[in-house]
Formats: sequence, C-alpha cells, structure tokens
Amino acid sequence: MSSRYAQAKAAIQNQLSVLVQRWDAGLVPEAIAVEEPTEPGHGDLVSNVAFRLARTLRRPPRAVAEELAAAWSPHPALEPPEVGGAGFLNFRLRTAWLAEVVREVLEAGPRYGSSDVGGGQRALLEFVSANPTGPLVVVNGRSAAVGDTLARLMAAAGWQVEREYYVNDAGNQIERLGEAMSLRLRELRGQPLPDPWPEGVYPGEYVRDLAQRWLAAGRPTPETVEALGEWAAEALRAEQEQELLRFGVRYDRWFSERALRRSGACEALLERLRREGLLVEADGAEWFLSTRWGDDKDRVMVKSDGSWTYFVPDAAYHADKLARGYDVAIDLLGPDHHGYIGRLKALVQALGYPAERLEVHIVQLVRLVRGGQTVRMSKRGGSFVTLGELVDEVGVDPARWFFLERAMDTPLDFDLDLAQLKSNDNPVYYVQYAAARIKSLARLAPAESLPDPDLSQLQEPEARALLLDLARFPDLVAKAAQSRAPHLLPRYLHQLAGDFHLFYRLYRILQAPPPQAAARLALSRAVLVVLERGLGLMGISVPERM
RNA sequence: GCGCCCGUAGCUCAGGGGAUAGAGCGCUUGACUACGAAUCAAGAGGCCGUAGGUUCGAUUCCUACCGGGCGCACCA
Repeated sequence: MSSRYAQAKAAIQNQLSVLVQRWDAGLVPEAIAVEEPTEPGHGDLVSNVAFRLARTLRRPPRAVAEELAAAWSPHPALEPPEVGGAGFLNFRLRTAWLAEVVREVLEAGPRYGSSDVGGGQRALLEFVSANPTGPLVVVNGRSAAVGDTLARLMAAAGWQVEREYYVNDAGNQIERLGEAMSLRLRELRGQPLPDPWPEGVYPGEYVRDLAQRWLAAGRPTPETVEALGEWAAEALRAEQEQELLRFGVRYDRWFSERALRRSGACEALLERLRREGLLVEADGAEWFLSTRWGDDKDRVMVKSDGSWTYFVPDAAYHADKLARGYDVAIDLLGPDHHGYIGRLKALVQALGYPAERLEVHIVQLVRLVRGGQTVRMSKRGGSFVTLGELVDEVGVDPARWFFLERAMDTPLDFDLDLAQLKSNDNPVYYVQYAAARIKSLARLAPAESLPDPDLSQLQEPEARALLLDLARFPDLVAKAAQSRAPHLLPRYLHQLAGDFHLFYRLYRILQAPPPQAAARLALSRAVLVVLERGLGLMGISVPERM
C-alpha cells in the first residue's frame, strides 16, 4: 500500500515513460525524475525529462516539454501538466482526489504512515552501550534518542527491528571499578584513603553510594576486587537501564561481554582468523590484516605479553551479531570511535560478509548551552553531566526533541533555556500545542456526532497544504528510515503543526456551516492522527491539555 | 604528516546538478467582541569559505587552497 503522494508520482512516471518512447531516445524509465518542487508556485510535483531529452533530440527543452504536455492524457489524480521555466513539467494534484487522504488517515488511524519498504528485513540496532562504570551522560542520551527513534521508524517502514545494548562488563575498566569499590569500603570503615588517588581508578562519589549499598545488602559477594567490580558493574548497568526506561527506551537484549568471554567466542574467533591466515605474528604480537579491506593499518589483537587488546571481545561480539543472520546490523558509536570503523568493516569482510552488512554511524557530541554560554561538563560546581540531571531539568519530551532535531553526524548545541521555554519559541510545545488544540475541538464535537464528511469542501489553499502534508507522511517515514535520518521527523512535524496553526487561525471549524464544519473537523482529526504518530515515533508525549 | 567530516542569513541548522537557495531563533511592525494568543501575518537580513574544472545548467560533483572539528595506541 503506497501513499497517495507516491501513487501520483508513479502515475506521472508511468505515463511519461510511455510518452517518451515516441523518440526512441534511449531514456530508461528510472531516469525520469519526478520530484517535489522547491517553489509551491510550481505545482506539487515536477519533472525534468525534457532536459534529459533535449540533448539527444537536439531540440530546445521547452519545445520537448510542450510536446509532452500536449500529448498528456487525463489522469484522475492529476491536473494537466503545465510547462514552466526553461522546460519543466509541473504537475498539480487534483484537490478532490487529494482530499480523500483524510479518509485514508482516519481509517488507518495509528497505523497511518507505515509502509513496507523494509520488506521484512531483519535489522539489529546497537546504541548507547556505555561502560557500566558510571551513570549515563548527556551524549548517551542523544544516542539513545536517535537509536530508539531510528528503530521506531524502521519498524514503521517494514523492518523487523531489535534493539541491543552491549555491556562492557569485563576487562580492565571493571577491575578499576572493583578497586574503587574496595577503596570506598575502606573509607566507609574509617580507614585512610590513598593520596593521591590512584591513576585510572574511578573517583566518582557514586561509587561510595554503591559501596554503602553493598554493605546494606549484607555483603552479597566475596570482598575481592573482581567480585566487587562485577557486582558494581551490574548495579550500574541496572541504573542505566532504569534511566533509559524513564527516557522511553527499552532494549530487547542486554548483551554481556563477560558472558561472551566465558563462552569461548574470543578464542574461537582468534583461532579462525589464524587458520585463515588473517591473524599473523610480527614483533612478538599477533596482527589482524585489516589493511586487506582498506583499513589504515593492521591491528594488534594479541599483544606481545599474550593478553588481548580491547578489539578482540569487540570483534567476537560483532562476529556473534553477524552470525545471528540479520540483514543489517547498525552501530551507533561515539565520535571517539571514529578510528574504529575501518577495522570493524574489515572484520565483517574477513568473516565473509558483504561490507554493507554492518553499518556504522557516528553520533556527534552534545554541547550544553545556557545563557549563550557553554555549560562546563564538570562534576563539580553543580553543572550537570548526567542524562538523569538533564531530564530532571528539561523533561523527557524537550530532551528527545532537541536530540533528534539535528542530523546525528553534526555536533549539537543543546540550548537549555530554549528547551525549558513554554512558548511558541520552543518547537516541542509548538507541535504539542497544535495537537492539544485539535483534541480540544474533538472534545467539543465527538466523532460520533458528525455526519460523513464531504471532503470536496476542502478547497482553501491552507487546507490543501495540510492535505499535501498528510499525503506525504508515509514517504517521509520511509525516507527517514531508509536513509537513517530521524531528524527529518521533527522538521516535518514542525511544518505540519505550522500549517495547521495557520489554517486554524484563518477558518472557523466547528462554527462553520455544517458541510464545511464536518470536512474541516475531519481534516483536523487526520492532522491529529499524524501528529500523534509522528510524536510517537519520536517518543514524545501528546498531552490532552497544556 | 595521513584519513574522515564540516564552512549556507546576526545565531543554530536543513537542502544537495535545475526555475527567485529554505526553516527556527533573534530583530522590526501588525492581528483576539470568534472553537485554546503556548497562535497567526508582514518586513529586513545571503558573492552557499576562496580559486579553478566538468556541465546546456554548480550552492550541490571534481581538484587545489584557506578556516574549523575529529580520528590516527601492543588504551578501553
């Protein structure tokens, strides 16, 4: 089931591809571009075929366009095309045909916007995956919002999606966490702390709270550095999970590095690479020949002292993911992992998979801005650093909106003042307000009390703009999912809300003559359906009243 | 030094071979005797970093340069 907008586009492409056959110019149908015009005055859809043909035909594009327009046979969805500029074919959807989108939206309800461009393919999204050695920080929140919304978008567009969190609950950093626990326990018993604090051991005060909890729980593990580290890591992981749930993000799987290591997967992977001659010894260490697949340099996996680099469990984890048979595995990594992409992509190919099976995206940093000044991310002086503190201050809805507003690969300035503003300046409230207004209308005039609307009443340009918005929504969702671009969603919703606010300001809805009132209310309710779906995909609430 | 990303309105950012380059914020000026003014309208504001190249057409693609960010561990 494709959207009305897509149907119209396909109808143009079909007819044009038939019409151009008259010239035998060797133009394949796929080369006929039908796009949204930049200017509203240029219709709803525009094609530049005439330019493509002008070359081979040695005729002016405008003449070609005029011949095509003259040969056009009527279509129920479209007005006859007009020739514009130097040879554009401008198409306009018939408003009566377009207006039927309202009925489609209301019938589909919360499913409107779904499509099957994903074709049921299985996708695994891994995101956040912060070390369980402390609370989540602000940039983790951005990854969480982006990853979760991308998952929602892809699910809506026909992928089977799973969300996964890779827990680094083993290795060096857990040992250091265990050391920190051990020191804090000594502190709690009134013993002196080392001065200076040992390098690399987590100094955060949250470890003291954990140590207290460990005592209060009746010393649930042996008091060894290893056991304390593992216990603390699990406690912190559980806190991260709670924080993410509060943020609206629920994972299908928490994948433990410790469990992976215990399964022998690391040894198995190393053995396999050795057997295939992809892991070779040099200078006393063992190197993965990742340069074969374009990495900058080969990478050490087994150090000269026999221990593994961090890449080994990570590689084993990715091998595990790929072996699970997903059509695509998507990693959202932090900017500090930029240099990691090459070896991961090499690994994928070394294991015999196409490189595209693993997709790596970098989620860029977040800079908090208050009063025009960058907020220092220091743990001292009351400046917050954790996701929890951010959510406490601005709320889940604005936080998710601002995280999703920018393309994920550009650094984000998070304006704390704007996020807390309860006015039209704040885009979250602007969109939510549009929804609340419609809900207010619906309270005044329940759906059951209305006659079946005559949608041909919707003739005003401002109503037509809304109809186009509605018709485009399924394509927008599909595009955002396909190109992994969740930021398209807030842009679209802001536009839709703006078009509604204008319509609402200009025309009476309930107080219009009955046929118009019914049609306008139906349109409004359709707008609400899409606002709710769009905000839902962003994980943002839709309040009844504001 | 090598590699990747980015230079678009005062600010924060979209767009990505085609018609007059868009949005939000900020600024100026207007609009409630009406279903929600947390709203709406109008205006000012641009050599799309610089110079070449490809093209009928470049802000978009290519090259060089300038400016910014980030990566380049037998760290995790």
